[in-house]
Amino acid sequence: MSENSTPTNFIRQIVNADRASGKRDGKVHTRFPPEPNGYLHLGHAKSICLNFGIARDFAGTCNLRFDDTNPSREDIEFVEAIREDVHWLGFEWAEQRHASDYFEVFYRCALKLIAEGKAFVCDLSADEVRAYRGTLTEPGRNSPFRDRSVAENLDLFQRMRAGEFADGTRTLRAKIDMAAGNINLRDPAIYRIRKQSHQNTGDAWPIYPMYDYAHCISDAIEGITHSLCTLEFEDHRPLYDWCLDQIDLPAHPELAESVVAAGLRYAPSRPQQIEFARGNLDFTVMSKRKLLALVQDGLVDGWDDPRMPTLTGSRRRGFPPGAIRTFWERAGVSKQNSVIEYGVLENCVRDELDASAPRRMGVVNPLRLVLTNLADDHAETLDFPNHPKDETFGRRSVRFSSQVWIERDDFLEEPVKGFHRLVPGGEVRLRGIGIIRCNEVVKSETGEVVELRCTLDEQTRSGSPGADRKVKGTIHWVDARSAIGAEVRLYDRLFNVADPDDDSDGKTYRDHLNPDSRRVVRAWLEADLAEAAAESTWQFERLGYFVADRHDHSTAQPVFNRVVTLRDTWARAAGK
RNA sequence: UGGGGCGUCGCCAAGUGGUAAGGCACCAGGUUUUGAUCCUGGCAUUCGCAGGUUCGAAUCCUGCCGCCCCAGCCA
Repeated sequence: MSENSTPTNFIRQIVNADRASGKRDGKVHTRFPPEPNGYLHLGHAKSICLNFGIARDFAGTCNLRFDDTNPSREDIEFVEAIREDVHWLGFEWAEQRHASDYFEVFYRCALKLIAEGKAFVCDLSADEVRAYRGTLTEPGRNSPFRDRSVAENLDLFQRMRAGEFADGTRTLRAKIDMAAGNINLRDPAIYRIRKQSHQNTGDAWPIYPMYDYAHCISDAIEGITHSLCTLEFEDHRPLYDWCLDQIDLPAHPELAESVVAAGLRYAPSRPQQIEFARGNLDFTVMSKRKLLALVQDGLVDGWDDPRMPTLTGSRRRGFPPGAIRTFWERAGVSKQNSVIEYGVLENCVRDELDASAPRRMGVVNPLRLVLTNLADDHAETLDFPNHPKDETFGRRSVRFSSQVWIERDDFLEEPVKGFHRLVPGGEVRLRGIGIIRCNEVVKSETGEVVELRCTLDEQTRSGSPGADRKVKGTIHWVDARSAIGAEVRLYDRLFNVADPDDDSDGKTYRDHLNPDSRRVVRAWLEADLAEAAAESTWQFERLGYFVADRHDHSTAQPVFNRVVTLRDTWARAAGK
């Protein structure tokens, strides 16, 4: 991390070179093109950060484009969710577009291809097309309809558009090369008949364009200069280029009249597709199919379950959007398939929250502790800083009395080596109070420790000269008389194996769900936390970062989610 | 004898013929009223393997090996 924290990667190098050479007038326009058929997840965030980040850093713009060319699997409900997620991540698009805004352009371009003998209407069924396509090692055969006349193709295609034919009976195919080693070039379908109403265009179209055909034209229409996508589209690039070269949108303004008429800015480009590796995280599944199954089968509590890798889940979990941006910046961009350690994400979250979260104390697994040398009714109000390193966070009043709750884990009747906390007869510092000694361990009839009776060494009270007396440990606490009860959800990773997608041993991701990924407990917290704003994040000292649940938290019923624990070298050393 | 990619430290990732950046993790110290944070130091004689070219190679050439993607009228 030198002075220059701006990341460098092969895509930025290409963009830099293009600007230096004056290619496309040095302009940089990117786009994030989600299909509105599901919720955005951490993997999408990589693409969002990349596309918006490059536009921002090279004085360009980035569009949000909904790739809605398949009405049978898309839904308007996802559009708003995607918009919200992108905004939450911290990005603002120059323009919002839909591929469906360009349906008329796609149609005219198809007519042009047909007129030039570069596309034909094929009557083969899906099964027949598959049979004619050949295999990975054998070339395909020409469709018997490949040599139809231009006039016949034009007539047929116009009738397809008019809705004269049934679903699946015909397709419009690009005429390229059935013997190509690249299967995408074996006369790929560019239009199919699908009499289904579309979320934006209603029943205006009985035919819909295929991705390869629509995506490149959409990019050109929007003046996109660098079209960034993932590795699996690498062998689609020849088709991307083929379509663009045959159509040559910039030279044929008449093809885009509908876009101009609709009042959309139109400055066509000849974009360049560049592929990068998608981002994977260990201990998580990222495929839409599996995420959907987790939700539908009730394995999690919805798309925004705090354990889900969706952006809405990350948000509810309390991950700051800036941490997700930092995470993808640290991960980098390359063409190597890779899996990033989940810990990297957690550390980005910790880094950001350490600086931004005010401190409070809370006890999640309470044990009563009585200070026997204070009067029963002893009560005082102390003044604590809200942040140990940043006084702009201000200070707060903290109530203290002769009875407090401490963490059960901070007491061990039979101490183990290296344990710095409270033990019978031992001393420990009560954070912000002073040093206490444990004189008596009260147990229930079943032998459970129910109360600790201690004495506070008044000489060591915070602020007094004796306060600097050294003692091995410091523990947090909450005043038992003024604490509020709250529901605290302790989240942990959803899967307990690094690669839940690996089913080579016969087990599936479902067999690797972490049974302890969500533990709900009753906790005692400093009273003012009841007033915490929804989504506000706090550090509960020595425990971790917690966020007031976006939906369930209220003053009357406080609910906090654990975002992530603090780094805990003791737990690690103790083998927890 | 199908096509397209990729192989640099545990995980990411720079490097584009001149003698292996950086981050995360990890280890060792220091500070600390959070076993947190913070600070300091350590951490690839070596770049999938084998040859070759060169004064000099992770970078060029040849041959192997390994991994990923592609046969939707999905995106």
